[in-house]
Amino acid sequence: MANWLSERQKLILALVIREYIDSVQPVGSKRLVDNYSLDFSSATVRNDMVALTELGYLRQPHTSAGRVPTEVGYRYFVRQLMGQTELPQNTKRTISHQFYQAGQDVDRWMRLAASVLAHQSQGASLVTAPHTEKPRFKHLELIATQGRQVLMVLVLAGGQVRQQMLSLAEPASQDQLSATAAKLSSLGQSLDIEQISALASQMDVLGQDVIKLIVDDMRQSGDVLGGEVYRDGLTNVLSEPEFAEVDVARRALRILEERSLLEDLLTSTVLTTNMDGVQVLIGGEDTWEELSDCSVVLARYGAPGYATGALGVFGPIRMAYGQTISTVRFVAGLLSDLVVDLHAE
Amino acid sequence: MANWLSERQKLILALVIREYIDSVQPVGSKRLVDNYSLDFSSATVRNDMVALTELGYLRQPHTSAGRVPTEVGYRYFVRQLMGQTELPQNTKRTISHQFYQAGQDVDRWMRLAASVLAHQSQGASLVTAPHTEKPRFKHLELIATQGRQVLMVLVLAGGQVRQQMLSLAEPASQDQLSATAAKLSSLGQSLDIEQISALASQMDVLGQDVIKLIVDDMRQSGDVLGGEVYRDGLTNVLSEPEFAEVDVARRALRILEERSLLEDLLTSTVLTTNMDGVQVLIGGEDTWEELSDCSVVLARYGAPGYATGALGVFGPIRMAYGQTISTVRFVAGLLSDLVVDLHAE
DNA sequence: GTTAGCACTCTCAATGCGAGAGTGCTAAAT
DNA sequence: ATTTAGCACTCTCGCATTGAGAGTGCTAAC
Repeated sequence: MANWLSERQKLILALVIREYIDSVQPVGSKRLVDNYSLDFSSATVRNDMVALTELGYLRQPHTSAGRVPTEVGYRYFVRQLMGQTELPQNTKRTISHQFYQAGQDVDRWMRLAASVLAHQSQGASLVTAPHTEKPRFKHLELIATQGRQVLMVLVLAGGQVRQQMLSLAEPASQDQLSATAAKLSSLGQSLDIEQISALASQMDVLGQDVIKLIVDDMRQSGDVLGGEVYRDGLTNVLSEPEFAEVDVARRALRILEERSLLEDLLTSTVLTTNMDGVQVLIGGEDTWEELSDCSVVLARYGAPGYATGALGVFGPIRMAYGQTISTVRFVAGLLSDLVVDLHAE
Repeated sequence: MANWLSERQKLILALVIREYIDSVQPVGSKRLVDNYSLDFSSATVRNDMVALTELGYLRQPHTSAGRVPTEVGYRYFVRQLMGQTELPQNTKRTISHQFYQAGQDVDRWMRLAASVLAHQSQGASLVTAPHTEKPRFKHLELIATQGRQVLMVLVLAGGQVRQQMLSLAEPASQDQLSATAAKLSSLGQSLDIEQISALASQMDVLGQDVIKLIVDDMRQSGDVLGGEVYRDGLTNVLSEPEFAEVDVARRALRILEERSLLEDLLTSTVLTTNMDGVQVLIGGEDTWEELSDCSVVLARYGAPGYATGALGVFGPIRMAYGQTISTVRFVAGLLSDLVVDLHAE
């Protein structure tokens, strides 16, 4: 029963949201009729507004102010009312071109993705580097620095590179190190974590130490946030009027700055989102109370089974969802292409 | 003549600054005398304040409000009045301990340094990864991924690792790649950029392509911001009352977010600061107008000739300089020790 | 079901006022 | 010659009052 809105009521809800997003002020019946030259009167609109308010889609800040969309209202709008929007062709071309110019450099792609998202959505953006879901060993290098310090460089299938310092109990020559690295490199070809661990029995003390580190590193690279997190547009959110109060702004920035919160958010949504779908979290959705005044548009990208990452935009609830969602979808697509290219050319 | 302050005037200036830092309110003569139980009267203080105001060290927001330190006043205070302060012993121990636990992992050290700085100073912190001033080649690895894509891993003296993708004109086998890498690794041992470039004549086409990339990478690693920039405590600055207005806050955050500004700041100060000295930029110092309401405490760390980096704290002009400066100095020392350890154990 | 009309409510900006804090000056005190 | 007490003056800040304006909800007519 709660879902039974007349067509006119849907229209009014949509218009209220649209108008509110533009003006950032409670919108009244008269203004709505005037601005959109509707062919029914303000009184009619008022009647429908009462209904929408009772159903929880709208809210009035005080008696005799205009209406403001509630979180529920936004959700209904985004999921039922708002059609699929597409980025204009030439915007797409411009963006693609920028990525094309970045060559094959993952770091640059990530930075660019963050920048494009922030710019297009006027919000703050987040992009995680692609991580292999089931990391597989590819290549190992051990390089003696001074003394007993050894630099370990580990390459995983898909081209992720991880490095770590290793302190030996006994000094070892570069030849010994190279031999061990070569042995592991050939034995370990495309093995996963368990299989690499199993190799330990065939190795000497040095080899066993190294394997321990390798396993550690591979574990880490499996985490969503194992790699770097790229951010951009933090200052954008400060421009939004809803973050004018410092406390609110601080809360928002903390979300973006603290890794633990991010981790929560990304892992849980990344899991529930099917590839290709863009997930829209509006006002925390009862689960994330830290996000009460904010919305997040998230998507995964990558090639499932090989490597995936996540990207998203953070902004006030009053967000241009159409524009943002289509940008996120488009950029996710581009990044997926990159990952696929990198893996199987 | 402008520099001739009586001892009492110096005292009053120092106290005004101290009181203002605590209370964030213009400080009046009466309050000063009461709070610090001075043995001269408020009228005397007023007379001196007039002098200090005429000399440009103090300022009154409006007639009949208390006095507020000017940028010039802060500078005089920091450079002439404030003695060297030291972190308490047990704070030092705590911090050292944290670093000790981070092992030899450069990434963790950087993160920790940023975190400690932000926490101790209640400001935003910035740390750049150590970069070799005159990068020297150490080791090269070429790893075939699919198709004509090749992953190049370059290790520089001092343990910096850089990676890049390389698109070949012709497909090449892993054996060919390994041979080239091995040849370059042995020929190039600890050569600098020019010397590496000179090797091109002895190599085949593949080798020459690779050398081009190596040179690029080595150049980049020589930049101050060649590596990652670690930030922390962004939200701290939002807590400061001077950033209560959104515009001001946005300007401040932009400084921290934009790489170009950072680059300017770091390169120019890094060059003018002698190692070991902590540089304090108060309110932009006529050069950086973006910083007009902010202060920056900067230092270099590292082993000159090998690798150096920069670190700093960003906050409002009204900053606890003593505490911040000593923290920056201390952390810089710790990071220098790390770099030295890493290089010459 | 829709609309016009109207009384009512609530916010917001402007205004005025009084208290309080702090100053600058002058004249007396040390 | 410096320091201090005293005092008139200035300026901000918080508070209450007021009026305009926008918007509502209801009722009665279309």
